[in-house]
Order: sequence, then structure tokens, then C-alpha cells
Amino acid sequence: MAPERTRRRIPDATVARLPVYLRILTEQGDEGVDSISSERLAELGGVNAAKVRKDLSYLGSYGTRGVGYEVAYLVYQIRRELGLTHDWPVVIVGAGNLGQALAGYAGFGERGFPVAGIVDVDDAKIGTVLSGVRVRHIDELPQIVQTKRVSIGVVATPAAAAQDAADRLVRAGVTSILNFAPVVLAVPRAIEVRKVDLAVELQILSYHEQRRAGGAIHAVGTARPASA
Amino acid sequence: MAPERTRRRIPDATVARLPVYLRILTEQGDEGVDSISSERLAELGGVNAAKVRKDLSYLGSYGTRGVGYEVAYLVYQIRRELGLTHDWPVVIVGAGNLGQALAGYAGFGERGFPVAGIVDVDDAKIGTVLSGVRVRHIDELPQIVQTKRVSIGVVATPAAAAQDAADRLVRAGVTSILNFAPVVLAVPRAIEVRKVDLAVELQILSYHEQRRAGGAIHAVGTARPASA
DNA sequence: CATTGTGAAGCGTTTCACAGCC
DNA sequence: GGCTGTGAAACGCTTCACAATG
Repeated sequence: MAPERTRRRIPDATVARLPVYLRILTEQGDEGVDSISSERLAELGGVNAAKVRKDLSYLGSYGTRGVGYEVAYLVYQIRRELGLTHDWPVVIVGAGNLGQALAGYAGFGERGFPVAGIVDVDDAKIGTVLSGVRVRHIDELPQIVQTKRVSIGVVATPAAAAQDAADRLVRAGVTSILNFAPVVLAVPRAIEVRKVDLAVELQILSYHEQRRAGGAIHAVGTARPASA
Repeated sequence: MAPERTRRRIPDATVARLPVYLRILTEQGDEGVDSISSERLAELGGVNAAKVRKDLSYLGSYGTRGVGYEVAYLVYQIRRELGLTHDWPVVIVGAGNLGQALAGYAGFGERGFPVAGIVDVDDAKIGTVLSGVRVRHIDELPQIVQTKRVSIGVVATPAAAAQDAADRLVRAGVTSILNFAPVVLAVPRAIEVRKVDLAVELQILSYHEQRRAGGAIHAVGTARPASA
């Protein structure tokens, strides 16, 4: 039972930035850069250098004072920390507009998340092939999850079907869910859920736009799009 | 002139949750609910009640002690605060897989963000019609932005083209950008950028999955390769 | 001597706990 | 009595500033 020393807990905010560093480092590596300073990495990542150093320090002391970080080694360490040393097959629920776009998104498989299956409830869609993956009936979910050892599910259904999709994913054995439906999913505490909501993002931008205009209302008297 | 009363600043974290409350309240309203407690709203939104109350308190004191919040009124106030009292036309750059899915996403227009235009560089795509919107050449961007009074742009191009797309949007007069490309965009400080990155989300989930398994898997940290 | 690694300060967010009010 | 609104405490994240060091 080797009581493995409990791994350092990495702050959520840091975990969310590691993928960004990873992408930048990979690009830099491809361009032949083999050492990089926190300053430079911060510049490319649009953050500040102290933050980069703090973030990287959670992985261990992998830099060299006076020099910087060895790109290849850092890439390796981040990949290891993020669990990217092997593929994580994903299953997509919902073969509509979005599901299709996701299936067609090459970055998916390239970045270590091959599409193990796409399922839908609509008989009209079953059997069609999206980017090389055949759409199967949602009842086959448990089988796909088990045979392909899927632990990440993607909910790409309309809002009304999302909770059912999540329930089915959880029952099938998935332990992480990426939810694109504009719904707050109810799942067991142990299940990790992340949400991507287009409308929310746009509404946040709307807030800032409105604020921008708001300050000038009296000063100018125009410039504000006619309100309803 | 007119030293406009500075509007309350609402914390970013709160701004990001208001759209969620708004959706829930709208749904509840449609179901005939006309009063709601912070407790109930918190439950539906997957957050805690104190947070709901604090969030709503930034809008003003719109609740009634001992009773709760009037749904319709709260909907109105949140919409006003988020600038959702009028439409915000958006322009999409990139008519590939993702651009098409976005254009086809009904929620876009329904939620007050009609697609004012889609542009691409690829001549093969120009002229085709996606969900009722004709794809136009990217050179027409300034014209679209000006005639349709667009202030929000969506970058749905491949990574390599994203910075150019952002530059063009900014030059055309857009002041907010929603970026789907896995790239950190460099834009003037005044421009508001939000990013949606599929790979980042999956990698965050991967981290948690790996952690879940991690307790047992590998034993030793890899030794550092003979460092420089 | 440039650059990392990190205590400590600063800041924004969350949560608590209860006064205020209907 | 029940629920909001909010100071204050707790917490987590960011930034500073500098000692450590290759």
C-alpha cells in the first residue's frame, strides 16, 4: 500500500495556467529555444513574472538561478503534473452542431484527448460518421466508457437534455465532465465538472461594453446603441 | 463635464455569476415562480446563499426581508446591469468548423447577440451561407463593424491566424473580443478580451483525473537529466 | 550578476454571523 | 419568524522585494 507521500497541492489558479505555459513552452521548443526566463514566459503568456515563478515553484525547483528554465525539461514536468503523459480518451454526448464541431476539432486528438465515441438520442444521427467517428446510440455509453476506458465526458446537448446526459455519463463511470450546455449540472461531489458557456462569456463582455458607454452618457449624448 | 456619479464597481467574480443567476431567474419566471429566496437561487445555481446575497447586494437592495426577491424585478435589474437591455451584434472571424457551429448556435441571437456578419480569408468560403448569414471577405470587416455598430468580435480562426484576426477587429473598431483560438492575444489595454480554450479545460480535467489515480501509480520522481 | 525561489504584504473573494427589517 | 443586507473574519491568490545561488 506504499503510503505515497501526499503530493503537493497545486492552487486551482495555477493549475488553470499550467496548460498555457505548456503550450507556449512547446511552441518555443519547436522554434529551437531551449532556455527561457520567467520574464520572457510571462510576456508570452500575458501574465507577470512573479506569478510565473510562483506557479512553477509548485512543481519543484526546476529553474537555474541566473539562467532560467530549460524548456524541454519544464515541458516534461508540466506534462507530468497535468497527467498528460498518456492519452485521455473522451466521449461526446450530443451530435448536433456543437458535437460535430468538437469531433472535427483536430486539436482534440492531437493534444492527447482522442474521441473514443460520440453518442446521441436521435435515430436520424446514429450511424452517420463525424470526422472518422461513427455516431452511436446513447444506450451504448456504458459499453464505450468501459471498453475504451474513458474517464472524461463532454456534454454537447441542448440545455434540456444536459442533466440526463450527465447522469448517464456518471452512471457509465465517467469521473470528469466538460459541460457546454447552459445548465448547472447536479452531480455527485466526487465528479469534477468544468463548464464552458458561450452566453455567459458574451454577457460578461456586454457588461464591460455597457460600462464603457455608461460613463459617457452625459458627456456625449450619442454613442449609445438605441435601447429597447 | 457633469461629474457623473461613479457607478458602483461590481467585483469580477460577481459579474461572472450574474449571467447564471439571470438564466435561472428567467427560467423560474417562465415557470410561474414570482418570488425566490437567496437559498433557493443558490441551490439552483450551485453556489452558497451568502454569496448570492452579497452578489445581489452590489446591484442595490432589491430584496424584501422575510420574503425574498421578486423574480421579474431581479431579472430586470440584472439585465440592466449587464447591459442586456439592447442587442449587441457580434461579428465572427473564421468560417471553419467552429465559426459555423457558432453561427448555427441559436442561443446566440436569442440571447441578444445577433450575428452581424461572418468573415473569412478563404475565397472558397466567401458567399456561402451559414444559418442565414452570408460569409464575407475579411476585408469587409471595417464596413460591417461600422454599419452594424458591432462592438464585440469573436475569433474563431486557427491559432496561426488569431493574432491577425484580433488586430483587424481592433482596427475595425471592435472593443471586446471573445477568443476561441489557443493563443494569448496581444491587444491594446482598453480592449476587453475573454478566452475560451477547449484544450485548457480538458487539461485541467486531466490534472484532476491524474491526481485521483496518482496516489498509487508512479513511485519515484524522475531524476533530472544531466542539467546544463 | 542575472535570475530563481520564496517569505511576507497586499488585495480581492468567500464565508460567517447577526443586526435590521418586513 | 423568516430572510435580506452587510460588517468582519477567513481564505486564497497576486505581487513585492530580496536573499540565495549557479
